Amino acid sequence: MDRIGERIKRIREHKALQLNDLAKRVGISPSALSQIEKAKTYPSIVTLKQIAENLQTTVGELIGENESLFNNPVFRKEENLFIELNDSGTEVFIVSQHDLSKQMETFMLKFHLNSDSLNLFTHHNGQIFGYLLEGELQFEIDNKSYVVLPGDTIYFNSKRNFRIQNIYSGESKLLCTSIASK
Amino acid sequence: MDRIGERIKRIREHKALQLNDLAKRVGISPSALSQIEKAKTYPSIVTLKQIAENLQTTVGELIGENESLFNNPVFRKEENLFIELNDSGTEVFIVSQHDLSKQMETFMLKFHLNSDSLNLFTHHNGQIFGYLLEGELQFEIDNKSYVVLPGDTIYFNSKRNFRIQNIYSGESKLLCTSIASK
DNA sequence: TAAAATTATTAAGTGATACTTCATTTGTTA
DNA sequence: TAACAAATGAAGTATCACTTAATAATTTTA
Repeated sequence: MDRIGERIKRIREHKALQLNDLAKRVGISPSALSQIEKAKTYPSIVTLKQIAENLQTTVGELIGENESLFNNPVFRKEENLFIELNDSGTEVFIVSQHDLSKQMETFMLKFHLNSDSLNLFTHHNGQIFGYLLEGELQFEIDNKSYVVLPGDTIYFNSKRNFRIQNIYSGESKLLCTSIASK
Repeated sequence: MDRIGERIKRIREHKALQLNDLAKRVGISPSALSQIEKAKTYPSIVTLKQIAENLQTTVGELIGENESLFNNPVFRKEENLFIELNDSGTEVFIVSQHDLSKQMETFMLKFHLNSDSLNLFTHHNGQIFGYLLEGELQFEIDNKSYVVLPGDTIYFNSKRNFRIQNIYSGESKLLCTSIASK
């Protein structure tokens, strides 16, 4: 968090942008930008967004959220990254960084009580493997129905028509790995 | 940007967390959090970071930077996402979202003047294809040297020892696609 | 090398606004 | 209906992001 300014300066200089120019584009005084780069103050969120856009990067990058992306092979349970909240109340968590070195994508699906997911994975073309950690799920794939219990696994093509219902009296957790196909 | 509060509330409620609880954990008054959720104010960056951590998500997510991740097939040139600034001054840009539906990862490498990249891709195990858009690069792969000119392509295994030097009197741009191997 | 010009930093002050306090409302349960 | 819990609103405060203006550092020009 205290290295925001450092990153801004590094990228700005690498782009051969002067402090004045960037400040003008962002809409603050050069002095203000200098203070931000020197970590005398934090920018407001609005300002930080402007800076990110003008440096063709993201707020997340400037804050340092992707820092470990290329370094850390270990990904702690507590670091699980919430990325999506589906319409039907399904949460998607990344359980290991989807960095350039990973062939498979790994994520955790949390189905809340009475969750009924119709449109999960419609964007995905490939294969998915799931291992049920908690709860009880009913899969409907091509009009056949399968009840999956903790410890069970399921392996299917993501392009098939399917539906997942949480038929457990609580939360169900499905650990998934996926690979896209040609 | 004006939907930060909305996202916070949505995730908080889905986690069955009360406003009071979250506020306490974050270290602000319930009222303050309410105002943030109702978009009466923006949180400070420090507060937003706290909120993100307590909701097991990221600032980027709350700001909505990943919004189009699963939706948009088109990725504009202007949207190119700066993700890394290598030690040797090589910039890495994402040129299409690395979302769950993409089998290949695509990125742009920008080599600045006199850039000499020794450790690029050491993290990557798989294959890389490159098409040189601008400039002139010298690849050294397994002690053999190849000069690549605009329009040329290069295809190699990422685990090999190699080195890329920008031997052009300006910036060189290499468009890359990659796939990880088993 | 000095002088000029450009760029970056610092100091001091101000204004916006993130946050607090406290009262009010809304919702829930008995 | 009361009684409680949870969320929201109003008003005021204090922090701190930002401005202005002067200074310092760096680069350019002659």
